[in-house]
Amino acid sequence: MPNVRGAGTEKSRIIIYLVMLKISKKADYALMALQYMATVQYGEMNGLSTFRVVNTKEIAEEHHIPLELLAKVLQTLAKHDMIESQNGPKGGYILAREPRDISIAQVLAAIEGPLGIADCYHEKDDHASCDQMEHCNIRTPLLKVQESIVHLLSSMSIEDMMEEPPLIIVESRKKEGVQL
Amino acid sequence: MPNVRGAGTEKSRIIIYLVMLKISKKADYALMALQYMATVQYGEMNGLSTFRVVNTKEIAEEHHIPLELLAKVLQTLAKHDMIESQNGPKGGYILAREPRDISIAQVLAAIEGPLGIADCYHEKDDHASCDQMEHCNIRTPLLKVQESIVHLLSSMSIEDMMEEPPLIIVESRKKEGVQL
DNA sequence: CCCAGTCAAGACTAAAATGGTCGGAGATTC
DNA sequence: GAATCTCCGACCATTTTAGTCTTGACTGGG
Repeated sequence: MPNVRGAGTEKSRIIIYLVMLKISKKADYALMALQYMATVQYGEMNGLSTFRVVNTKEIAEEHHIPLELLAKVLQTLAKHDMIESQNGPKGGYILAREPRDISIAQVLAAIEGPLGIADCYHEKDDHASCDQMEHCNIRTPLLKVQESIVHLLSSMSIEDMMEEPPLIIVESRKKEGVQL
Repeated sequence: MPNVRGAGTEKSRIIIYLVMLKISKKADYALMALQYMATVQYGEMNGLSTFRVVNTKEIAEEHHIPLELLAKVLQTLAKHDMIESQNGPKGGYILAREPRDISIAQVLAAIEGPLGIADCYHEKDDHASCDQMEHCNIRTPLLKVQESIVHLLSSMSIEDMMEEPPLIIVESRKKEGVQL
């Protein structure tokens, strides 16, 4: 982390309490749902697999999230072949693959769509659309950032979210803050 | 990166052309402006410093961005002591510190505000507001992600954006895409 | 002094993204 | 085969973002 010593001494030492990456509710819900499905379908109790189909309602109630919205999220996930739907009574969803084979990056991409770090990135051929191209020297380093983030998110899977979290860490971090 | 082999063979091998981190236009403009100011004020030509005050209009025209919006962005940066304003004719802005002492994280924080990765994060005491707290096992691993991203953005500065970019890389990356 | 050029600050509008809702269509079980 | 439970896809409302406009204050030069 860079040693920040600005002109102002006290004013420029900005401390912020958690910053930046904004994840949409939908993506958030998607990850919650997948994590829940994973623990149910790949966990075990007393040596017995706890596998069963889970439906939208169950997940929604368990996590206190709006049923219909979650439904839409799950639909999207199904369309992207991350989960498989099963219709009718006793129906619901099951994971389409093992938790370790579903990366967080994939989930976010499925929900949020292929968004570039800046708008002019995800258009394949439409270079002309970005009339700042010539002067935007920013792009390359930001690309580096994006690359790192994508790599990070790609290397983390639903499996990594299955362990019980030590909630205390969240709390202490909160108070601690992050120095930029 | 995880080896993704889904149930479907061809369909589930999603290739996306750059994903995820969404930066707002304003933040984008801020970085452009700072990068431009840095090259002007800390660059040199034939051994001579090219230092001079630059104004909003110049930056806006150079990068083809709306003048008024950029003005507002620069005001914000000034308010956060990243640049210093100079009023009157021949006025404009100068960087308040060296480019290496302005991290990308700081810039984003100044523009976007202290946004947490999920909404329930940036409220210090209002725990009750997130009624999903008990079940949101997602949090901890996402926090890890966020931490890494913040660290990454904190370790990169305006100075890192000053070199001329090999644009060809951007192009090839575009076609290549990123495998999740 | 007066004027042109600059930043500062706010209200305002338009468009897009997001969050959330509704009434079906299709399966499964009894 | 009908009731019921599920997914599905179009729809609306709210919020956020991008961008515009107006007014005012400050500075330096003619």
